[in-house]
Amino acid sequence: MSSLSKQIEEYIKALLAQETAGVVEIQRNFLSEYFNCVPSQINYVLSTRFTPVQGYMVETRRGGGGFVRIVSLQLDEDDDLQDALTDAIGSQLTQNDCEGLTAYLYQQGIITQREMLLFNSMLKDRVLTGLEKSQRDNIRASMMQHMLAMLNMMRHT
Amino acid sequence: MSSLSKQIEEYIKALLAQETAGVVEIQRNFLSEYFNCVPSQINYVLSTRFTPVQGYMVETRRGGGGFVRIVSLQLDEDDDLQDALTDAIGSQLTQNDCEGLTAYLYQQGIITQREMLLFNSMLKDRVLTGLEKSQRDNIRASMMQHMLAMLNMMRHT
DNA sequence: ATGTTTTAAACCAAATCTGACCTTTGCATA
DNA sequence: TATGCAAAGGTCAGATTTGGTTTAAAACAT
Repeated sequence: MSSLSKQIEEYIKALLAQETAGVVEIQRNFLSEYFNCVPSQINYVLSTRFTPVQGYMVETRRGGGGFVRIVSLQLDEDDDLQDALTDAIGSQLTQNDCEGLTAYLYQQGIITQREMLLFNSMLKDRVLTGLEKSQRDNIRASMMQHMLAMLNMMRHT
Repeated sequence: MSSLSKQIEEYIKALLAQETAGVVEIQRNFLSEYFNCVPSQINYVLSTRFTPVQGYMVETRRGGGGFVRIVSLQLDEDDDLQDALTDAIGSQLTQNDCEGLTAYLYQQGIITQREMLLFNSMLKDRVLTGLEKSQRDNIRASMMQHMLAMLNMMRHT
């Protein structure tokens, strides 16, 4: 029994997959009517699943002709991963964001699917036992930052 | 005369046996109602009988559409991965021992060199910031156990 | 008798969903 | 031109729906 948020997420990602440019423009009210939910539900989905650390940017415009624009961010071959991602990661990384980040890295061809699954298996809340939430989010951020530094090094040598 | 925990264990294992994929998704509340017990009883069973060392992985999600997912790893006796999972890792793993373990896994062809380097970069003491030594060694052990469980699962699928 | 496993209960945390109220923008028209 | 209305979208707090953790007592085994 997939949740409404999950369905909306899938729907938007399907739209993005159709667009070669990696940009989708849509109306919030269209989505909320399509899924028969309150408009703020859409904001919830955008803010939990389409953040920079997960490889997305969201721009909006109010008023007549308003829209929600979702952009899938692309990483270049020669981009410095740390420059591109350290800010987005910050000093705290929740399990949810972390899984979004690994999915992004996989989708961008930076890590393999296997690596994504292995990282995810190590970084779950359930695995980081006996720690406060803020400690967990802290070391997740730290681990991903250092992992990216190592990836970067391997790319440039 | 068989204990409640035992019954719940058998029930879950029967569900798993029905699934060719070796994956079962179910709600904790469904189980606790079915067995007419408190919900935490389910957690007790999961944490005592469905651990990575015992050949299972458990994933959960809270909130609407939440679930408990139990994955059977189908371990074969007598292989290196299995040995590493059950013997080499205790409940504590120092940075040094951890690097020894990743080197061993690499030698045995279980992980790639790149994976070894990435894991090592994430699991250093200085990366696991703000924790007591025993906490660090603890979650390192937990992370490696879960990582190996995932490796094992991927091997069989 | 003692130690271990099991069970229950009270309390905690995370993810989702809703609704009331607010802000911005474009356009029509006084 | 000023201004008011309609048409977007935004924010936030609280309710709802799951699952998690801790602790103490009960049951069981040695």
